[in-house]
Amino acid sequence: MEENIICDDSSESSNFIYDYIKDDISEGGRFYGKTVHTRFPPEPNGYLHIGHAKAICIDFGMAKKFNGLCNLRMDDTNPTKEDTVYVESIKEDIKWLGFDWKNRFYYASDYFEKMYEFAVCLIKKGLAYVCSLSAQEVRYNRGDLKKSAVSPYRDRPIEENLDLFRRMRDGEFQDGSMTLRAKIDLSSGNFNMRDPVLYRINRAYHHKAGNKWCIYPMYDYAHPIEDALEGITHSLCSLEFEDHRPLYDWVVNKIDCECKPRQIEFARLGINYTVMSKRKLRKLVENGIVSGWDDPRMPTISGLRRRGYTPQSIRNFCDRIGVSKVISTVDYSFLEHCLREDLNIKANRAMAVLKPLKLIITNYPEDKVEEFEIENNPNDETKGKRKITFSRELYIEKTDFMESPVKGYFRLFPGGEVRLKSTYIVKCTGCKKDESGEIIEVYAEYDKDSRGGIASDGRKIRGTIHWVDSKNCLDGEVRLYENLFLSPNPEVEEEDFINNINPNSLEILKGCKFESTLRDAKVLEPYQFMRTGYFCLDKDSTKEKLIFNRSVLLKDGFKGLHKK
RNA sequence: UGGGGUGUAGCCAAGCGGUAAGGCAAUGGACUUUGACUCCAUCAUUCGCUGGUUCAAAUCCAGCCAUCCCAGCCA
Repeated sequence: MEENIICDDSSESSNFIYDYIKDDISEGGRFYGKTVHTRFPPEPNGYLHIGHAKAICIDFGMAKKFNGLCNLRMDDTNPTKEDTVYVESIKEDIKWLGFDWKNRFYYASDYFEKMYEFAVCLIKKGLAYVCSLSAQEVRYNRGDLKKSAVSPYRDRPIEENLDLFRRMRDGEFQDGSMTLRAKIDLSSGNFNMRDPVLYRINRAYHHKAGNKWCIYPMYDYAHPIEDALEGITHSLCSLEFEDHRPLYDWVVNKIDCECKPRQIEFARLGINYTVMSKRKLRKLVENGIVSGWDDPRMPTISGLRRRGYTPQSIRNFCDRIGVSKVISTVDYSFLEHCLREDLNIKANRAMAVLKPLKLIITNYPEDKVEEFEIENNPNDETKGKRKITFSRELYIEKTDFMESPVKGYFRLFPGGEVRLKSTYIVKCTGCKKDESGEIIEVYAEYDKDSRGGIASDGRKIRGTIHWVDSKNCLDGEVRLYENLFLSPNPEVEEEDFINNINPNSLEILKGCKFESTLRDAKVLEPYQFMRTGYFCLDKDSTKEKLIFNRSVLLKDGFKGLHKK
């Protein structure tokens, strides 16, 4: 069997789709003896987001679990919305996520000729007719919940239908003047079965097929054919297509194709404090609320990637949220958890001071410089060590000093002792303020006998803080992100969802101090800035000015202070 | 009100007639040269509601309630 997925497949969890497929390939099942074959069929009209990642994990993941195959197919049946730039971004994102469709990359548009032939067959069987009603008239005829009317063209003779349909294709009629409709059931409670449109006339340039066609198949007609032609056994899609299944089955059963795929629907992903609909995401980009589709605050794959999310963390997330038919909204904190879990293993530690405050070790010689070795990952010694310098003047975090400490505070305060990570224990002797009362310098004396951070008399030091050597550090910027929206469910808010933007969703900190080893940081390479969070270098970064994105905060067990 | 779905903890989610898994969040504690990580503990006498069947029901049956989707020549 061909191996079609590069990534791991750790999850053994089963779900209702797994159960259906298992039944289908068991003895007596509709696909007994067949290879499980799925597909991921995006329309190339936008960028992929985390909701698509869920679908990708399900489509490729199910195939993997059954040792089957998964195709990638561009569902490009509506040329007015589609573009090749999306095709490329979709492929890039899926690859980055860790999935491989091998040589099975297809376009729905490659099947247009075949679809046309099937349509001719349907007409010949008396199952489809050319309807000359306008869109408005069709809508009116289709009726409402209670009643509907018949199209006056429903009983057009087969020969006439054949002739008209050929001429539709040949471009003899205006856009919108005619459609090909399936003859099914105008009294059905399911609107999709009330003689659905199969083809419309639309003179639009197609990104792949060019100007070859002026009629295009509708999703409901095209999709089952695409699946059948590719030998798909299980066509997995989201819940809103449940009502379309009878039509899907109708098409599959009326066309002359051996493969009869089964459509199974699952609930799409919702995450709180963000939006997932393409329309809303587009609006954020077009209104300049975010910098682009890959703004680190966006739930797009490219945004998450730039933010510092790893493919593994996203796959883990998708595996763990499960698959069901319950419309649900997953807590954002769960996504964050999956990232931290992965980064805790992968990210090297580094020290960076986001909001610097000068700390002067008054009893440390002015010209002295010492070198210390620090482990890159305390939980994994195979990650090795790095060397950093220590001298008289350092930077520490503003939040690591309090002139009058709050209850439970065990960082620096006058008279208090703290350990400077991996170096010395220091005792605070005071601080200096400017005329406005703001603390500008903190003074301390170091314990000469505590090199490495261990007290020679064995006394316990509760607090350890990070620091950066002022003589040997890098300057730069850090971008902190919060939820894009203030309310938990901006998806349900319509036009005004934009008024709900969190004004603090992006905070830019300038004048940050980084340890010198960060000079070699590479874009997207993850770091844990000790005690502050996980970060990665942004693509906007330059040698002269480093720019780091905060991917996610570290958990903070201290309730006495607001985190920032 | 026609048709199709879905209701198990704050959020996901197992469960498929034998007495409510797991994860996230939260809380308490141990450990700690990251208030991180790790570890340990607590967290649904009850499964939308009401009846019924059964020795036994989240699981089967009936009725009700809530909620989502559908009337594009979008996907």
